[in-house]
Amino acid sequence: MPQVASTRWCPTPEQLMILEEMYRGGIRTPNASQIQQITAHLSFYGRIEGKNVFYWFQNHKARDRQKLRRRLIRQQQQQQNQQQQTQQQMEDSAAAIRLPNENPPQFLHQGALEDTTNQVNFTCQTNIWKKEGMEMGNPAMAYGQDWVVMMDVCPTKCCRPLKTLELFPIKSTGLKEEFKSSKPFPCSTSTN
Amino acid sequence: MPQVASTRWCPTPEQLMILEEMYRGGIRTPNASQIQQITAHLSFYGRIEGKNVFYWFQNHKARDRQKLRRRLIRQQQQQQNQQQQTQQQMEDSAAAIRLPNENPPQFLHQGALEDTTNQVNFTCQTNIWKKEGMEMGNPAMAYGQDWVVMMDVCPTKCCRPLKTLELFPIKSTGLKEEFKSSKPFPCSTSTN
DNA sequence: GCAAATTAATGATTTATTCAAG
DNA sequence: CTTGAATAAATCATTAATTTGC
Repeated sequence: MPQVASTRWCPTPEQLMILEEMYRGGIRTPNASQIQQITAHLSFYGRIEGKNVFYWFQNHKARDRQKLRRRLIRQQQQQQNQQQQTQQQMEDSAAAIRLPNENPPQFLHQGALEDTTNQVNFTCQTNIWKKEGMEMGNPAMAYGQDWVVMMDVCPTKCCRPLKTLELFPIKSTGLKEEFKSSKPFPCSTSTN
Repeated sequence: MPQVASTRWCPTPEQLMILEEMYRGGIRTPNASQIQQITAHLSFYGRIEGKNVFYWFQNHKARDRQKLRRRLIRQQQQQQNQQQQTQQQMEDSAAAIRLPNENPPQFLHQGALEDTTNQVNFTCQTNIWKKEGMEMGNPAMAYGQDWVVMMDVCPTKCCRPLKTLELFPIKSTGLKEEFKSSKPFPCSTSTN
């Protein structure tokens, strides 16, 4: 079967990996010469043209932003919800009878959430959420019960919730680590 | 409406970011105490339970593996294909100055010879039949077709010293990533 | 198990917006 | 104020992944 020339570029896994690595490395809108070089390199792994590289970065960047925006929106909605009925969602295990009259949660630290996407503010709310997908299929809650057990059995160590072990710099011991970016994106999007 | 509390955990952007960072950092199957810590930290940003953390890592790991597997499969298939046309691709990429596989059949005759202006023959033939009413008469053309021009013209000017620039460790050098100074398409189209 | 039907992902185009020069 | 370059947003279109009925 003579491979039916696909109408559109279909990146090989290596190409994809390299592109993603570059993206993580900070590349967002490569200029012409960069595109040329990237294309040259990637062509080693399969057919590719400059426009493919260009489009890939365009799309990837755009969809990254989109994802962020969605998250923000969802967050806002969530906070709304939470302000209204935080307790509702509280635990079910014990003391199920508690009147929901506590104060709203105070984890509204969203001020800290740097709104680096400050160009997001205008009218692009048109129909980003036209697709309300995200159902994600069946959760297959295999062993939802084990939680108690697990968290409970382990206590040899965790029963001591006391120390604020450094959590964020956490890393698994020796696994290969890729880039370390202190910020989501070392190069913020153009602040216009 | 009544803002029904979602039955399932819906991570906030911060939570997601932190989890992803941890995952990138190598965490795959946190143990109970790790989960506890992570949960404690993340609960700062919104409601979350230990099982959410657990499931998240489970799922993320699984989907990562799945993605890899698929890429590998596709890669194998593609490599088969490639072996048949490797040469072809090499040449293509080397030439690098090649019209994209456009098939610009008919309207070449139109200005083939007389067009001594610096106009480039845009072949905006994409889907003429789709939107007839629009401005097909005056294709204002974005740069969708400029690829040839761009890749062709630039080298004369923006070609940097041609050592084999190493491309893979590429990172956006500290410079703002936007390269606003050097425009992506710095070269005029007057190559004819 | 399987292929048709459906859905999600993403490559490719087109349209709208921004910003700087003139 | 207009125009053109550059880019972001929106959209179209095709491929892949999943679901579904057999």
